[in-house]
Amino acid sequence: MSTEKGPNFIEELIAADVASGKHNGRVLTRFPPEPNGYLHIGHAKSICLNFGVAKKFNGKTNLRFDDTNPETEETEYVESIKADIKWLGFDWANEFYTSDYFDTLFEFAIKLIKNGWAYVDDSTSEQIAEMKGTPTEPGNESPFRNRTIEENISLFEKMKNGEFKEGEKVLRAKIDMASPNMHMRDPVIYRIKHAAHHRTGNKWLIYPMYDFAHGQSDSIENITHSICTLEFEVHRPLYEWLIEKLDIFPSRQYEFARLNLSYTVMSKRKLLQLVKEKHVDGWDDPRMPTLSGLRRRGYTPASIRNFCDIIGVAKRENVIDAGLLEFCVREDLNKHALRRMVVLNPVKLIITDYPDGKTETFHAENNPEAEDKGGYRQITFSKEIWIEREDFMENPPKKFFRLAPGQMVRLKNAYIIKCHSFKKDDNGNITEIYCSHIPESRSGKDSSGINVKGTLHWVDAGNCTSVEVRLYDRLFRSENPGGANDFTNDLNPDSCRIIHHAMAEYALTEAQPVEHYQFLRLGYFFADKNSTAEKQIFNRTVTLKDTWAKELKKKE
RNA sequence: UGUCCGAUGGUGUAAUGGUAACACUGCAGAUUUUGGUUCUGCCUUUCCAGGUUCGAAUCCUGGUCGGACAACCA
Repeated sequence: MSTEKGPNFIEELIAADVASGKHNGRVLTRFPPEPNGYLHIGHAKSICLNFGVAKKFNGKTNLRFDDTNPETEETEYVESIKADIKWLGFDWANEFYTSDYFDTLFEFAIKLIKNGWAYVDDSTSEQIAEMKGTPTEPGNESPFRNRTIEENISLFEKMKNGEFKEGEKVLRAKIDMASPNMHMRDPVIYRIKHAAHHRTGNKWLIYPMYDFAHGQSDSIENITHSICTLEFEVHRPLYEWLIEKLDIFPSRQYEFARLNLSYTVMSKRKLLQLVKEKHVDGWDDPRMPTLSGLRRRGYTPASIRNFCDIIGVAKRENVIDAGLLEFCVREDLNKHALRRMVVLNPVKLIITDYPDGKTETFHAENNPEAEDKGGYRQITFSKEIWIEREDFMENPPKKFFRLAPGQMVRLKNAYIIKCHSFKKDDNGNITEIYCSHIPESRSGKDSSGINVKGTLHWVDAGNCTSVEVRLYDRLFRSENPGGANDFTNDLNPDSCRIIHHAMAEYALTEAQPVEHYQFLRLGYFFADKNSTAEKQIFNRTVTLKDTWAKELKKKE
């Protein structure tokens, strides 16, 4: 249910540009991931924004891999990124790579040198850092700053031809070492890297820096609105300086605040660490905030798009409550998930007044929210059933609307039953519960006139299947994992609980891997990628809202 | 002790000089063969101080607080 929302500030800016006839009203955005990691929910915000505004103004969006650092970038990441964007539901107009522009970028650098706006510096990176000054003190000019144009061109060509070692020389823009903006203090724009690139192989021995690649690529593609996150705000003067000096298409950069989510980490460095140190089972572990993890967990593209819509776009730092993402997926799944009954922690319940060997078949709706109830499935009922252990209490507290000696409950889609006794083993564990049933209370034909407060899910012991269920919880137990300390200290030790043998109604044996299920009263579940017909595995996407659990917590 | 950016309920986001609202959360209730869903109601908001104005969340000035920036990363 995406309620109509007013335009965000980016959309307002674009609307003004379109109205004024800028670029003849043309709108072209781009999504520029670096292929050095998997996409996460924070990228989803950017994807929805970039593709969303373009669509809104009849424009298009390019996908451009920002691959200027061959040491960290891999084709595996390119493929995963493309798959994730498609899964989210977006199509790009063109698939480009910054590396497509290496020749042009090289020419741009030559042009800068020829106009006296760039020079080759022999200083070490330490020396350059030292000469840079600090945010409060101006920097010092490099002794190599005033080489002749001819010398600079010759040196830069030699850098390109591999005549220098890595780190021996860099190309710097010649701007202003006293600028209050650190990025204007003669930024490095090309560095030597004798590394193989995932696309250009060994063709290049020098690679442009982000600042000399990103804006220029935007310009080459005639991007009208280059939307990025706040930390690039201080780069904007350089972005514009380069466009002006190079006299190329004037793309403009706009910044918005990145997404932060409570109870998770979002930086690629930290996510990579979780994978490498095996705190999780890969980038697509269902507890990861990556799009592939969320997908495996059972999140739907629609729920993520809706989430991105709801959180809005602004310039102030924000932390979104993880509960909002859960709300969004529940809202979507409630409408679409097929209902099934599964008992996670079973205890045997025997209907003592039900004939031995008798079996009845009931029809159960697949989805009460659907107009046609999503069709119906068959479930069987007999003398012995499994119910959830937590649904029975020997000495129940007030307002416990479940089973207890002398108490009545409805078995979903079946009869009302009344508990009259139970059996315990030597350790005091309940092993069997004995009930009688009200024959007139059969679901759909209830003439008993009895009203009960509680309804339990159950599974016919004689006709069920065993499945594995993985109960996922938040990966971190603190709202802001780590704070200033090591974030891995805040990992939630109970973030994955595996139930090896849950009892599921027979209909679940026909589960389709693409279907989302609601296990009644438990939550939403989705078949894991490793699930097979022989061994079905279901991941819990999210629990149902549980006001009873909340009630119990309050009493603690 | 620099430059830039920001500040609206618990969390987000609107209101674009004219009654501060929407969503989530929380609380209370109704309905319910899922303690789910749905529905109803309630709680809670303009960082501070001046100024302009008939009127300021909005404009101005000065503070305060928070964030970004000193990679041959992006």
